[in-house]
Amino acid sequence: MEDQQVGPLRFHIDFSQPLYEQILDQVRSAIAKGEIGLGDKMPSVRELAQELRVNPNTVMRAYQELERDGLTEKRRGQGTFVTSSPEHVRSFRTALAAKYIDSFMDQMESLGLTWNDIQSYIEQKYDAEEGGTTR
Amino acid sequence: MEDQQVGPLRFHIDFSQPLYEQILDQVRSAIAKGEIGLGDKMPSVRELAQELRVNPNTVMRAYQELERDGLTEKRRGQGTFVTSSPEHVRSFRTALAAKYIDSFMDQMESLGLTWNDIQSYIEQKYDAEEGGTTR
DNA sequence: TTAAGTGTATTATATCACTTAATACACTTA
DNA sequence: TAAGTGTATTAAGTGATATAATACACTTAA
Repeated sequence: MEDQQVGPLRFHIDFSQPLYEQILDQVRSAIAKGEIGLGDKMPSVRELAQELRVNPNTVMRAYQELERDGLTEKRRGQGTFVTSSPEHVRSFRTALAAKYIDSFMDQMESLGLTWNDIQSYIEQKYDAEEGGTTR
Repeated sequence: MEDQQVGPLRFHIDFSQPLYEQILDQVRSAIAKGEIGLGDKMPSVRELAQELRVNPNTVMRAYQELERDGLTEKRRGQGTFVTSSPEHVRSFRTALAAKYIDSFMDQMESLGLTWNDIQSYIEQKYDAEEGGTTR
């Protein structure tokens, strides 16, 4: 429903999915797209919780998953920081993309759709803007 | 975990997702792919529940959604039947595919991946068998 | 008419994921 | 020392999911 800006991070939180999952996805996206830079400080757990009007434990859960992903590093007493390693971001992005793509191809297969069917649909709907999904 | 055959229908039920959702998806798939024919009789609620060792209410929930989708028709006292209308199947398949594709493209966009990135991955992984996802 | 097999509805119960709340602790920096 | 970090714990509430037990209306075939 609402859009929120917290430092360099933008959030769209609703009730369609678990809150921690939305936070997780949207921070991942910001890191993957470079909207927040390598090594940058993230909002503190308490600050983000307050901004998003969500329980600190819910933010914690998202932050812990981000660290397991290798996308962030935590320093006790200092805060949470985006990883400084471009390789970590790249490899995570690749792995997640592969997971999404495989799962998507399974869905298509279950409907009996071929790769050509998919291409036709995409070309109609998205390729009006010369073949990129970004911008 | 287990594979089960109930008439013309195959099922793989586990605990990764809600049971009614798995039943729903797998029946949808069977109809979309023609594994069960137009107008064919579906297993009764009680029979399928017993075969899958699941509560009848759980099967009911899946069957009700199938009818809302226009994929099945119910006849009181007789049973549940696959729709006899190929158009119903086609239009449902198209609508669901569009939903899946749009959601997938959103995921890709959130990772900053372009359509070309996706194509490269697919060609590597799936196009060893001349461009189709089915067989 | 009867019995068996359909879908359907209701009520109760249980479990689990998710979320909030309140509180406390260890660590770092100014 | 004080303020700001991440972290851990315990308690509670809600909603989705699933089971269980019953009952009802309808259709078909014996």
